[in-house]
Amino acid sequence: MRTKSGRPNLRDVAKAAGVGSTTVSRVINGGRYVAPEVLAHVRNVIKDLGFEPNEAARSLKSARTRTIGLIIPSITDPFFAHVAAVAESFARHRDHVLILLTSRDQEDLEIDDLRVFERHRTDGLLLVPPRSQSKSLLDCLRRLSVPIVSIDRPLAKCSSVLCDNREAARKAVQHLIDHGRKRILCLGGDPRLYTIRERVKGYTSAVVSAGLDVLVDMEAADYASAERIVLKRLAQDSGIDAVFGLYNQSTIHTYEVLRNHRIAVPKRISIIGFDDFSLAASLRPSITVVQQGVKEIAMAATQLLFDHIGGDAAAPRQIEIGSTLIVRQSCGCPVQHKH
Amino acid sequence: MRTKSGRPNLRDVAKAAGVGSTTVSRVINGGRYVAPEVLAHVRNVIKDLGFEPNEAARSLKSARTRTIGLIIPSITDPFFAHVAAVAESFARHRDHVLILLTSRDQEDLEIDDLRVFERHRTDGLLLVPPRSQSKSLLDCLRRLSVPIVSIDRPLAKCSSVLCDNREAARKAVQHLIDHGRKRILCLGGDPRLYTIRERVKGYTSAVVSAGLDVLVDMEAADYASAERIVLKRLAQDSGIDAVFGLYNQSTIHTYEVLRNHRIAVPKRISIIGFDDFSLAASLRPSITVVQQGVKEIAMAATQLLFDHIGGDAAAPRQIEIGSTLIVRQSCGCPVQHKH
DNA sequence: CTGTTAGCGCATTCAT
DNA sequence: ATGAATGCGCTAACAG
Repeated sequence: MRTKSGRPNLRDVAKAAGVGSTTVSRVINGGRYVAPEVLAHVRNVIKDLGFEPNEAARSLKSARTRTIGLIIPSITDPFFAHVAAVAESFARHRDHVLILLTSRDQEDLEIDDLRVFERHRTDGLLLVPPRSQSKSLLDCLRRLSVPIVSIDRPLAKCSSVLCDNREAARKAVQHLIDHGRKRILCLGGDPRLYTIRERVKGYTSAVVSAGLDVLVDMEAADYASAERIVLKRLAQDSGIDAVFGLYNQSTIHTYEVLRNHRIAVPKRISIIGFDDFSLAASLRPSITVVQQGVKEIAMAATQLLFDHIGGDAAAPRQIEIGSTLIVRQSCGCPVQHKH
Repeated sequence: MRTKSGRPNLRDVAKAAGVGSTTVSRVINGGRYVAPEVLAHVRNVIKDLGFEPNEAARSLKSARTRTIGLIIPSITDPFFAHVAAVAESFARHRDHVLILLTSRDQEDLEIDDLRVFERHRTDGLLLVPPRSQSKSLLDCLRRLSVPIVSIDRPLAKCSSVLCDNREAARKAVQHLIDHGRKRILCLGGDPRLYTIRERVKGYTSAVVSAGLDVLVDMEAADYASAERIVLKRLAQDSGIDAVFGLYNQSTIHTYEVLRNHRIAVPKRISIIGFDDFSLAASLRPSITVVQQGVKEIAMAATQLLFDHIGGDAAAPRQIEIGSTLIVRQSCGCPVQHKH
C-alpha cells in the first residue's frame, strides 16, 4: 500500500527490494558500505518504482535543505538576472536548488523575505542589501544563523563581493580627461545607493587630480530631467564637453538628449557610461562604457557562500571584482565597428 | 535546551508559554479555536523567542511544501525574466516560494530539473517546455502528479498559456501590406520552436491572402548570416520592400544591416519585428514591433496553476493572450517621438 | 556489510 | 477551547 500521495517511500523500496530501509538510505546517499550486487538491485527497484526521496524528510533529519536563498531587488534588471543565472547554475552543480525572492529595494519587503527563508531553513543566503540597513534588518540576518554573502553592496559583518566602482569610475573619467576633456558632467543616479556614491567618488578623484571642476548632478531621474540638466549645463558660460553617466538610464537619456538636439557626439560632447547595456554597441555613435564583471561577481559570491556552508573560511571576506572599459565611439576614440 | 541548530521549535514555544504544543500549532496556523488571551500571549512568546516554524516539518505532515517550481530556458532573456518576476510575486502573495531552475532549452536538463522538483515535492509547476518533447519527458511529468501549467509553448495534456503568435504575426504583416508593401521577407528563427512556426504561419496567411509571394528565410542566426540573406534578397530581380523579423535578434540584425549599408528605412525597406526590446523606441528609425503580453501571460499562468493546486478547474485549459502592435517609425507610419 | 531503533518538528486525530 | 499521543519519510547511531 502506497502513501496517499501515490508516491512510494523509502520503506516501500526496502520492502520491494527485500532489504532494510537503512540500506536503501545508503544507496540514495551514494551507496557506500553496500554490497555491489545489493546496490545494483536496490537501484533497479528504485528506478522501477520511480522512487525519489522526499527532501522535506531528509531536511528534517539532516538539518540541510539543499536549498539556497537569493534576494535581489528585481529579476528583470539584466545585472541581477545574470547574478541569478550564475547562482542557479552553480547551486545546481552543488546539488542545491535556488529559491528566488525579490525585494524591490524595499527594506520591509527584504525583512519579510528573510523571514520566509528562515522558515524554509535555506542552507545559505545570497543577497543584495537594501539601500538602508536598519537594526531590525541586521537582527534578522543574525537570527538566520546561516552563511550569508552580500552582492553589489556591502553588508555589516558579512562576506561580500562587490564591483570596483570607485576605481572603475576613476579610470573611465581619466579616459575622458586623456581625450582632452575639461568640463565633465557626472550625471546620476540615486545617491542612496552605495554603488552610485562610490562612482561619484571615483569621478571626483579623477577630476580633482586633474585640477578640473567637479560637476555633479544627481537629479536625472528620467528623460525630461536629464534633458533639462544637460541643456542647462550646455548653455552655461563655460559649458560642458563630456558626460559621465552613473548608470544605464542616465547614459541612455544623455545619448537621446544629445541626438534629439543635434549635438555632435563625441565631437562636441563625449560620453562614457557606467554599466554596459544590450544595444550600446548598436547605437550610433556606439557608447563607450564601464563593463562590470557580473558573472565573475556572481561566481565569486556563490563560491564563497558554498565555502562558508562547507565550514571553510568562516571569517567574512570582502572581494572586489575588476571592471573593464569597453572603448567604443562615444568617448572620442577612433573605433572601427565590426558591422 | 534548544535544538543544536540554535533555533527554538514549537515545543520550546509551548513550554515557554505554558501551553500544549497543539495550541502553538493552532496559533501559527491562524489561531482558530484558541482563546483570545492565549492567542495574544503565545504570539508574544513566539516573537520573543524568534520562533519560525520549520517548513520541512510542516511539509512532511501536510504534504504541502508551499513551494512552486519554475523551469525556463534562461533567466537572462527579458521575456522569461518577466515571467519569473510575475510568478515570484504572485506566489509570494499566496504564501508560496518560487524555486527557479533553468533548462537552456535542453530536454535532458529539463528532465533533470523535473527530477529535482519531484524530490522537493513542489506543490505545482510552471514550465516552458523544450523544443522536442520525448516520451521520457512526458513520463516524468505524469509521475510528478502535481498541477502543471506550460507557458509560451503547448504541452500535451497540460494547461497552457500562450501568446497569440499566429494572429499577431498576421496582423503585423497585414500592416505592412496596408503600407503598400508587396515583397515582404520573413526572417527567422529556429523553426523547431513552436512560437516561431506559428509566427511563420501568421505571416504566410497574411501574405497569401493578399496574393503576394511567400518569402521565408530561417537561416538568420547572427549578424553575418542576416547580412548575407538581406543583401541577397535586395539584389534579386524583384527585390524586397519589407522585412518581418520573427524574433528580437533577427529584427535587430536587419536594422543593423540596413543602417550599415545605408538603405533607407522605412522609405525603401519597412521593418516590423516580433517581440519588443528595450531600445526599440530609441533607435532611429524607431522599430515597430509586436509586443507580447508577457505579464498577462505570466499572471494567467500562475493564476491557473494556483486554481489547479486549489483543486478547482481540474480539466486542462488553454489560454491565449493577445498581443499589441506598437507602431513606431520603421513600418512607415508618420510617428512623432516623445523625445 | 546490514538491520533495528529512535527521533527530526510539526499537524492531526481524539479525548477532555 | 485545549492537550496527549501518533506518525509523516528519512538518517544516524548502534549492534550484529
